[in-house]
Amino acid sequence: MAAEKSGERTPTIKDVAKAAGVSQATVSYVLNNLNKVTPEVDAHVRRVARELGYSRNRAARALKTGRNNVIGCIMPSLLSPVFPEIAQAVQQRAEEHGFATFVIDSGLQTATREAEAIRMLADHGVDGAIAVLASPRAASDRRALPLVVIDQPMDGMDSVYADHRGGGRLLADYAIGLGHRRIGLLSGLQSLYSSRERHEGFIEAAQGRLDIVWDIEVPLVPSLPSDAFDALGRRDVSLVVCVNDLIAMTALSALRQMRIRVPEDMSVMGFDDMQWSGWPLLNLTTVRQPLGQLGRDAVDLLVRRLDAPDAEISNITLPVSLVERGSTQTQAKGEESRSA
Amino acid sequence: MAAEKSGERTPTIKDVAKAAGVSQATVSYVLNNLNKVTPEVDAHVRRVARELGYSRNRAARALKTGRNNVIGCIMPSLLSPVFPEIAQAVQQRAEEHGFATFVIDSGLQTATREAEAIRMLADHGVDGAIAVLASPRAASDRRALPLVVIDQPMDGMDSVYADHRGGGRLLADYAIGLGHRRIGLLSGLQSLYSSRERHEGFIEAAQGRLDIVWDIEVPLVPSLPSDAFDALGRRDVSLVVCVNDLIAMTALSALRQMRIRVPEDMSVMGFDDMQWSGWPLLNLTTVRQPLGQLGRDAVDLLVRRLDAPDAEISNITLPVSLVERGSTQTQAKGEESRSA
DNA sequence: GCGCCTCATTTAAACGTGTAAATGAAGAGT
DNA sequence: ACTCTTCATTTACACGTTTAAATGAGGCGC
Repeated sequence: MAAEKSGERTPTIKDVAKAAGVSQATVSYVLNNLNKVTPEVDAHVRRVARELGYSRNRAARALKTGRNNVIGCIMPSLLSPVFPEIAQAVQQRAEEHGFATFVIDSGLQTATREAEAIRMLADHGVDGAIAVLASPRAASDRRALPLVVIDQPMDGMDSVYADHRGGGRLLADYAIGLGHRRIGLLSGLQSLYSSRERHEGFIEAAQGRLDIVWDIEVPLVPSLPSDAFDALGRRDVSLVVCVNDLIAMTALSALRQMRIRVPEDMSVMGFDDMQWSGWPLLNLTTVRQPLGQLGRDAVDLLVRRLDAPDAEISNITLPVSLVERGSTQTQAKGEESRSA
Repeated sequence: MAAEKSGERTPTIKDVAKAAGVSQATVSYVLNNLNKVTPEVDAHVRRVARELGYSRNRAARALKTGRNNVIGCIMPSLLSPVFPEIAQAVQQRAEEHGFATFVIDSGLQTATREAEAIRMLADHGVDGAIAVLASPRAASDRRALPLVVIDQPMDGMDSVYADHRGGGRLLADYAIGLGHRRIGLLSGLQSLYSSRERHEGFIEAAQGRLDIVWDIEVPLVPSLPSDAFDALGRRDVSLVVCVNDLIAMTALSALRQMRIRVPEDMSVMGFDDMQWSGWPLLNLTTVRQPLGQLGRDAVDLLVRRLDAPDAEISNITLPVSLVERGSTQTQAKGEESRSA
């Protein structure tokens, strides 16, 4: 009757110790796999712990060890399909390392929002984080939260990113191979490293071999600005190169709206190879960057840094490849579109 | 020289207390806004804390209070566009309440994976969670992790969901209003409450007024099974009703592949109104469920439950509405498609 | 002028865990 | 038979916080 300390509380290590007739320390040793106890005692303790439904108190554990076994994953948006693909890979790999993953949507408003996300993660005791950042300076704010940056290099920090520049070159080479000459470019914000690199790689390889009729900077929002729309409507190019698949998608949308057929009237290329790009509705020729690999390598790097805070900084560059699909076709000589 | 206890550690409440010349308790009172100290001391302590760059240790706090100010958000997938929309709303609302959000991708393999996610969240000390669950029994596993379920009612649990059945009726009514008669149905897994309800609502309202020529169950994976593909190719219906926008998207893809024009040759309707459905490329007529509202209401419910664990259980049903877009058109009498 | 109440502040005891150091029993070597 | 080593187990303290209870300094009424 006297409901003492055993009132339907969740059991602590002390309860397990008492029930098993050993000390708290022994239970702790068993549960941390430190191989300090006799096999029989080990088995016994485990059994008792299971019977009581014991599970370690994360907070106490974190308090003592300074480790929470949680990592953060900061993404500029969950609404674009690209980032969830990375986030999913991060989560899976992290779980393999025994870490849970805390996904945060930093909301693509640069700088302060990102710094806030990092601070918030740090406050909540994550051990480290993986981030796709729009503003480099956000990272420097928080002291000593181990961070691995995805999609761009950053001084003093581990990073993993695709060979954006090489991808840009691939796009140009492929366009040339198909016989195109007059090209339209929908590039992303030049303040973003990845957009800039892709753009420069393309320009570099196109040099003297492709006419870039127009080159329009498109913001991150998923709708085409009117000047881009107008440019597409002029039909003065045979191929539109988009700096990412999301933009390519809006371009395809716009073209469809204007009843310009793809690829018969105009070819379209993207960059990323997000999962939907392969669907028949889009069927987009694009440069594939290994999104999953990006996430997995980032986790491996982060875990390594947690184990060895003073290890040398690594920057991993991953190769990209061209994926041929139905949104492009060859352009016979002399068949070039002209401006009206 | 003698690097004592002040070696470049992150400062604790003790450091702040010493620097401010007060006790730990006073600092704690100040930082928890308990109004127990004089304004001067209050200001002084805050200033010192800011100067030292002090931030509370989450683990210790959680250990003492049993609260972490973190909630979980379990989604079956981050790759489908619907769930990120909900997750984003959850996160924003949670932040307004002072909670951080821990998004977890439970990976749509039913049951065990979901139970694991819940257990994991509990282990990591979240205060509660919001979940879209495929398997109802996952919820009952974990004892006493406050849970708000989205998308379906569940006994003994707070929940928020759209009026799926009413939405199904809306679809039927609209189809009838457009003059369609011969209908194809792409329904979702009948094991899911939402799919089932939408399906039943549609059938109910279609009764005697629409001919359901075929009715095919499509799994969650984003590709159309071959029987569905074949059915579309038979062209024996004038309208295809899909149980969600993702399926509608695959249907649009398939139709395009078969050069069946939408809406001229066949109309298509969806359900959800995910963000992309409005884009010109899809331009999908659909039933809108208020995804953001779903998330926000769920958070409000969860916070209320945390404050008052014994409050009465609420089940909130949100209204849906039809959004007319370009994937549907009227069907003149006698113009019905026939089976070959 | 003395006791009493008020209220800002401090003292000190938890919270549940990890782990260094202490304990002590058993076996080996002389 | 006695000491020394080994090693499984326990004791006991620390982690950084919250918070109930103790402290003590003024201010007030008698």
